[in-house]
Amino acid sequence: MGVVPADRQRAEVTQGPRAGVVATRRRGDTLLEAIFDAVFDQLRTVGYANLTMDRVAAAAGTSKTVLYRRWATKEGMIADALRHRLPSPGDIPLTGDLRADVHALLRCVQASFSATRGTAFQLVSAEAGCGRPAIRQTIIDHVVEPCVELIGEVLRRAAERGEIRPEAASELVAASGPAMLVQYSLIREPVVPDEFVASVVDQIVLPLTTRSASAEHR
Amino acid sequence: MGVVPADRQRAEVTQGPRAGVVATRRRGDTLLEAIFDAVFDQLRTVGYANLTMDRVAAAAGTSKTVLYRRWATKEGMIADALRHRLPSPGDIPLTGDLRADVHALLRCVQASFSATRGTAFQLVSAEAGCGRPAIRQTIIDHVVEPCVELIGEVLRRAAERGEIRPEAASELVAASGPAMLVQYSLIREPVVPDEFVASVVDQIVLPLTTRSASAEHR
DNA sequence: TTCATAAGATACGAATCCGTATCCAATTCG
DNA sequence: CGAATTGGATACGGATTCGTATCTTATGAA
Repeated sequence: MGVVPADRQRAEVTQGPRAGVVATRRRGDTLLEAIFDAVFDQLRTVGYANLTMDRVAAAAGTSKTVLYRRWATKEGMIADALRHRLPSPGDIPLTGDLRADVHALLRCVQASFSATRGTAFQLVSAEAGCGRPAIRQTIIDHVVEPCVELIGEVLRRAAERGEIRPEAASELVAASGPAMLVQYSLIREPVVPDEFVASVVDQIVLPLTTRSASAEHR
Repeated sequence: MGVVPADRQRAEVTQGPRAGVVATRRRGDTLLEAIFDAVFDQLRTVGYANLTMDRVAAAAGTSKTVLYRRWATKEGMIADALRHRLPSPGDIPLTGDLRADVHALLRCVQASFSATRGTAFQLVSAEAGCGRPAIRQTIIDHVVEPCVELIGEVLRRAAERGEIRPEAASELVAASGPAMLVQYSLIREPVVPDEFVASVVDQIVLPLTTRSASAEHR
């Protein structure tokens, strides 16, 4: 369990009147970034179960005092790290092109994996038994449900335009893309490759929107 | 964190020559079942991160010595509990009826949730950073991959019979059903309802076997 | 330059957990 | 019935983590 302090991150060459002097301390956002980096690094290397305030402090090259000044609990700190790093589905520009929009939203789900070093869905069930699952809610509220809802909206508009069958504008179909990515991230590799995202769009989500070729299975 | 010892489980009325005498100790499989019950109960109530040998022993109404006689680690104990409780996809009789077989296999995935009190996929990422992820491999090897493979097999046979388009006999399509159930278990409720399984079969997997993305979306 | 603020270092007591050792005794089987 | 096996109880030392307190000092702004 090698904890590598981020010594190199602390020696910054400053600008301004004391230009050239190597700063020894970080402040504000710079420090926050280092702490969040350490959080995801620890999640990646030791997992949620073994992540401790002690270890995050060491990995960030700071002291526990600094962490406790900001957060009362490990869970609060992780939830903040997630809020800071997770992409915002609502920021995705939607164009009205069904394939492009579905693809863009799935890439947002994909981005939630890479932004958190592949640990996002590792954390969804981490807080079992916890009365207020802040981490779990952050992930679900911030990424999963908005993406499923936005995909649903994209499907509804496509149905209104007559591009897809009306029944395809369902929550099940909207959830199918994210479901494939979640499973891939959990079972295969934490970070989902671009090609997989594209094939989920083309071989799962879009086919579900087209009309039935036959009813022979019933 | 109320740990309720299973006192009631220990007073068994014995059969045989000492019939009627209330036994105070459990042995063999009876004891194992109690331990495994305690494991899943603890996973459900405090999560993997907070599950300890001390607590499992207390919840099972036994001593740590009994646990350490059988398992060197918490992970080994959990992996054994899973092997004992998880369903075996290979045991599912396949009939050649596409819908029935896909449904049966998805119900097997569903059973893995209920058999473990909804904790199966909570554990998939529990061992991040661990060199030999016994728990994760148990779940993936025991349920997920066999089910995806068997669904793939069912699809291939259906394609051979000319019931579905050949391109639908793909791993992506085979994985879509389990993906929907995994996501539901993680995001919604740990245990998947029957109706959801049925709608995944009818509204996701089966439609994927007959449809493809049409050219108009490009 | 001065001062307020926040970073960083360190120490500390309490609690928990782990893994082991030892012992007693319930249970089962020959 | 007696012996072997296994269940259960308990104690213990060591390690780790938590959360807090205290102090020094680097940093940035006025």
